[in-house]
Amino acid sequence: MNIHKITNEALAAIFEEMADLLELSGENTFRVRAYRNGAMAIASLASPVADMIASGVDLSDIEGIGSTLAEKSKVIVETGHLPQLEKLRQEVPRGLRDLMRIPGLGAKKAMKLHQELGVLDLASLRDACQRGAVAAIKGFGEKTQQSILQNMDIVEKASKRLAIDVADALVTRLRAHFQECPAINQIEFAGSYRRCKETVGDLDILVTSDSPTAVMDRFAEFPAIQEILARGETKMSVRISDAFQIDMRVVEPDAWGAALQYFTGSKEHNVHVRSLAKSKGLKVNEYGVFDANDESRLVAGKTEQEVYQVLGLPWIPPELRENRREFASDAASRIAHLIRWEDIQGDLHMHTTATDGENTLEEMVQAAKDSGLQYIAITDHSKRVSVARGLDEAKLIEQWRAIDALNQKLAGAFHVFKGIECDILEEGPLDLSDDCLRQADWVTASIHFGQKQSRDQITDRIVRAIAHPCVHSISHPTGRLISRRNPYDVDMTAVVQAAKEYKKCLEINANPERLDLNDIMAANAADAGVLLVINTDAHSVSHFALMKYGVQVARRAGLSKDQVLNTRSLSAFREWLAQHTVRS
DNA sequence: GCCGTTTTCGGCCCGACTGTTTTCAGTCG
Repeated sequence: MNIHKITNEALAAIFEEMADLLELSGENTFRVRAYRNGAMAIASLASPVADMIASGVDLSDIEGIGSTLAEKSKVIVETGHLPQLEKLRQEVPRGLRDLMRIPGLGAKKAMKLHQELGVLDLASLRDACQRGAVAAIKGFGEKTQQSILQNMDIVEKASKRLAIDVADALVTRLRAHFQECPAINQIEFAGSYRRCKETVGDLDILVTSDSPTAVMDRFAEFPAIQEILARGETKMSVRISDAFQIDMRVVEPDAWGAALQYFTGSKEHNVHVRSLAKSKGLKVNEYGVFDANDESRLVAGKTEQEVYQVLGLPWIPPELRENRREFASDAASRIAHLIRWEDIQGDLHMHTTATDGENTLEEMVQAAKDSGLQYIAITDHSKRVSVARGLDEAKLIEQWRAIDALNQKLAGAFHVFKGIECDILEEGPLDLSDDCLRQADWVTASIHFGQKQSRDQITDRIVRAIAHPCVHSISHPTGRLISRRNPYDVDMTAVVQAAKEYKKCLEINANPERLDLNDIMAANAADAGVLLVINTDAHSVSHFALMKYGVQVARRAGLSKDQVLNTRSLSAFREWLAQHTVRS
């Protein structure tokens, strides 16, 4: 059997395209949804479908994948393409998919534009609008035509999602803006922001107020607003610079919990919640939980806790609401033990002015103490990373002497471990001698160069580093920079297996540009029994605050504090080091 | 196309808003 090394992302994209093309051709919406669900299910799998098929796993055991999609996946993996998709592509112009990305245009309207006007893509749609041809079609009008023309310009920018820290800054500005509005009783930011996704596509503001009009008037005064997209009795949508959308809903206090639950999502989580309610003779909407037989009877709605409770569920932290494992039988205990920011006791990856950091050793130590940590490891770059003025053996040992002296002064109240972020060279070996590495307290290894190498080469380099007796951990194991650089092509299953075998840690890098391992990979590693470590990779004293984003990833992965090394107390961490360090 | 402690057939989450309509379809989240 010939197995194509197709990635899960590519496979999911094929099913996503199938869904779009089926929807355009007017196919049953449930069938369309089944393809979208299938794409979602595959995108959130931990191991590559190609590998699963090769090892005989029955894909239809995966929720959302039935016999049909399992068979199609197999065909794609074995042949590299899908006949049904090729056929659909010939029937439906591919450019119509772009039309569906224009706000206000869906499959039905896109197909109508094609049938009535011969529109094939964005360019021919623009032409048709400028001729005034669109306004003349039944069901369309002057306003629709105008909005299409306006929104077309947004399509290119609209794919931009805000990084979580940028979204955080926007939320802070909005909170300050609404502070001036006495009409607001409660306010919360829901959606993917509340679920702590690594990027945020829009913001959802939820408010209770006796005067919705006053709240919306205040919202309309937010300086960054470029356009008010819609405004009704209880709902308002605006667009701010860079085509970013903010939605606001005003709800009754008695519906606060139900609304918060509803607008936090995810969509897939809510679909599950509602169908669960239905099976219990209840009906859930954003106004509350109701008796399905007597819809005037409100069963719950004031708090999220009671909404989940009447459905027989524990309160599910927003980070877990992705319809992955939050409904499983062990969910309650997983939720009870979910890691929290305050569980973090140490930070084992950071830089100083010795290489590319902005602050001195002493400044970093003071800031770490101020942020409540018990210990840190200083891990400057090794010599190969010359752009960051990486340290050679002599300079590193000089730094370690300084750390020894500093620890004397700290007198046990706080401890600085002598570490290094040792580069994994292009050819495979580590950048520093074993003699030198053996003198370190903590060695984390990472790739900076040769990121374009083949999957086998990259995987081999990382696995070799894991097997090296002096290495404790691998930092930013995929090398991705969110929205800027793809992860390198690495077989994460092999990396996880090696980490398990050699009892080494894998990092969740808390820098919001990196956040790797991501939630799915971290969950997979932890399931395999690999210990994770959450580090800020701080390059300045202000970066200790980034730890929160790393913890968010860990929470989305469903990790408990036991599964993260640096939740341990100083003495427990020392004990771990003693058991996992080779000195001779 | 998926799914199943009443089901292998017949369901599939639910409501707000807009633009185009005279009562609703399409889109969105």
